[in-house]
Amino acid sequence: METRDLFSLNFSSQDCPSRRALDLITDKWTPLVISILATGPCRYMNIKRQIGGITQKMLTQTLRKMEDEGLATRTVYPTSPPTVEYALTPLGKTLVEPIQSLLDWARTYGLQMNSIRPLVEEYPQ
Amino acid sequence: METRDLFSLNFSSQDCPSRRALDLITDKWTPLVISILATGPCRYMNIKRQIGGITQKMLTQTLRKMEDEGLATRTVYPTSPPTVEYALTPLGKTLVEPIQSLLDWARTYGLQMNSIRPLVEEYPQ
DNA sequence: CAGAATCCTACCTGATACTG
DNA sequence: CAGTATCAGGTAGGATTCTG
Repeated sequence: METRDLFSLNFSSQDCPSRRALDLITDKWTPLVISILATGPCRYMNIKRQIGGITQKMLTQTLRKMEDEGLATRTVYPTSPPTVEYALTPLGKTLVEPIQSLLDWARTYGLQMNSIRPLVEEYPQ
Repeated sequence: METRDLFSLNFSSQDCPSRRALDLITDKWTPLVISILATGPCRYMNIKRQIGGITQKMLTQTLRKMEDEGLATRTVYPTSPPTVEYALTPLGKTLVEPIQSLLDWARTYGLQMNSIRPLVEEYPQ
């Protein structure tokens, strides 16, 4: 595998766009929210129910940030009680695949981490 | 694209292995360190030089955690001054591709985030 | 060179209460 | 339902100093 091209990211400058982008997507809740919105638009409470342990403050904050960064849209339907639906923007959708890769990894190898030493034979390459 | 399978990750339990794994790889520095070690074993100062803004405390802490989780190895050569080389374990190497996907995304779309609104026409699908 | 140890602060996060 | 507002704490992370 050729991994040299990784270095075209300039890790030396903390404020470069790539590092800022990385900060956002390595957020605690953003990847989970994106993976949920990946299946289609979703209401606030529906998202919250699917992510155990998140508070409404954190969910709202995460969604606002995603909105600000242009990753998600927020649509309010003037019903009573209010209905608010969130959806990924085209930019947000470009993140689905990288995030899915991470979640796939977590599902596959997550159990083997943390003091459970890897068995060399189990890994590809 | 079929994204339904994302939900086989149980987001409802905060302490599930997948969420723990996700916490690790969504760490601030871990992805950068992994991408550097992806090209081969590397010495402490060499890593530090390539990641602008990281303190030795944070680099050491990150490397220790990666060691504890079985993602990296630490080899001390009894020279003077000391030489310490870090390398990815087989488990750590399985993370290279997912992380590269994220870094590729950051490089491609990072500039378009944050108040720079996306132009719909620019995105695939 | 590769760290350990210490101090200190910002902010991330949770808990709780209130609202249109 | 989908928030906002406020308070309080814990810790991630930075700066500095010292060492084999």
